[in-house]
Amino acid sequence: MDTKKKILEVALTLFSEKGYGNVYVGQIAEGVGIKAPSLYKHYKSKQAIFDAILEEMRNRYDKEAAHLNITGNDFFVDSKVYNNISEDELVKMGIGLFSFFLHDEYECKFRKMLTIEQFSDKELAELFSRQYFNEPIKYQTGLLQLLIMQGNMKNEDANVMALQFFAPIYLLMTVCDREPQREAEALQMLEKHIRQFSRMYKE
Amino acid sequence: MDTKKKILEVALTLFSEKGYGNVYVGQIAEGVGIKAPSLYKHYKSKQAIFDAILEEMRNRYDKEAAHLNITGNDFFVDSKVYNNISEDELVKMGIGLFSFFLHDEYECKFRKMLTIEQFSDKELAELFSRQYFNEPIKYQTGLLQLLIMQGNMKNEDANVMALQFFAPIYLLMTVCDREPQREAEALQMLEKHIRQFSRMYKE
DNA sequence: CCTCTTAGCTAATTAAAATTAGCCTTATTA
DNA sequence: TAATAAGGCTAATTTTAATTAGCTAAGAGG
Repeated sequence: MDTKKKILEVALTLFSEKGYGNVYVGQIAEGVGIKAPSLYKHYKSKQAIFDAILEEMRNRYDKEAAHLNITGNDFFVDSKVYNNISEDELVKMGIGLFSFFLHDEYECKFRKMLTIEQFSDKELAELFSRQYFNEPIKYQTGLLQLLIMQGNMKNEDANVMALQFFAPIYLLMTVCDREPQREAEALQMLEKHIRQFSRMYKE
Repeated sequence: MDTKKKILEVALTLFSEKGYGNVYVGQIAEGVGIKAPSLYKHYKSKQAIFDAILEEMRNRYDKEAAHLNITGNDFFVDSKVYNNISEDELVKMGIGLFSFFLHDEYECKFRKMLTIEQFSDKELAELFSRQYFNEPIKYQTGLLQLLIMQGNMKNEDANVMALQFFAPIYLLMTVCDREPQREAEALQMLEKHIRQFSRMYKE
């Protein structure tokens, strides 16, 4: 019973490291601790395993999007939190965001797999953009709009501010995805970025 | 003679769309207009084709890095250009940078292929980081330092400013790489970003 | 305790792709 | 002008990976 889940887990790990086309069912089986033919007791093909992973991604996304989370939309909950937020708090929040993106095991594998497969499937491309552009930008924009309305930030285009806040976080994350040893360096830059952002835009 | 080059060209195109593991030598041959076995008159294996592409990338990089170009280091040439640069000029430059990255055929395929293969090879990871992080940031940092020294920009950390200038360009580019129909939207945001950046940091 | 299902295995089988063999034409050149 | 090399082809061959067949042990439930 557990095997069925374990297969998805192992497969996602492998797909996120090498990409679908470079992973063999034998490797998945080995990771699970069974032989390749036994996989077929659980999924009817390699493609079906991939599809199940995607399906799981969509479910998870829908579930989490409904709740509060990084890409969520709870402007109102958060607005209280960020009302009169200090620079240090902003730093803590940015680093939290970054660290979650970078270290959450599922998030991380999911992102790497999408990175690899994004050009081969339109749906994956859209999923990627939604998760790492549309939603974060939408969310941050809402937040910044509130901060502006509350007089905490200069009255500039909140959408552009969101882009300027988020893009460096994203870029540093991609660096760490491919060169994990650069995390310390990235964190340093990240902190400087947020402090400078805060200083420049604070009213 | 020409065939040998054409093979690399076709292979790079295919690798950048599907990734090495999902491309078959027959497809490469078809693109070139010959049959698969004829490929072996030019390269001893599929892997050798991939390696030749990498080799070409390195050569090109070394050649271009020596000269002036996007990721180059000619602070001094450019400093004259940017001395007392207007906001409009900055916009034109940013959009030029973005458009080059996005539309230059070789640049574009190269980037997509690296995007797909970056996690499977340390060398590729480093190449990617160098090309799309280290070098642009280093270059922009130098430029901004000059602008600061010349009193055109506020005296903030130039390295962070470079990150804040470049990261949105990069992020928007990745969006267009996977969803080319969003280019107009991206260009709009890009222009707003640069104008706002310019306004915030200008002395 | 019998039987049926589940989930594993080994040993095929199939399918697909990479690569090799070996032939043919053209073009160069000694 | 004969020899040779380059570069193409078709027809194998090899390799590799996915999938199927069919056996078996374990355990659930009547």
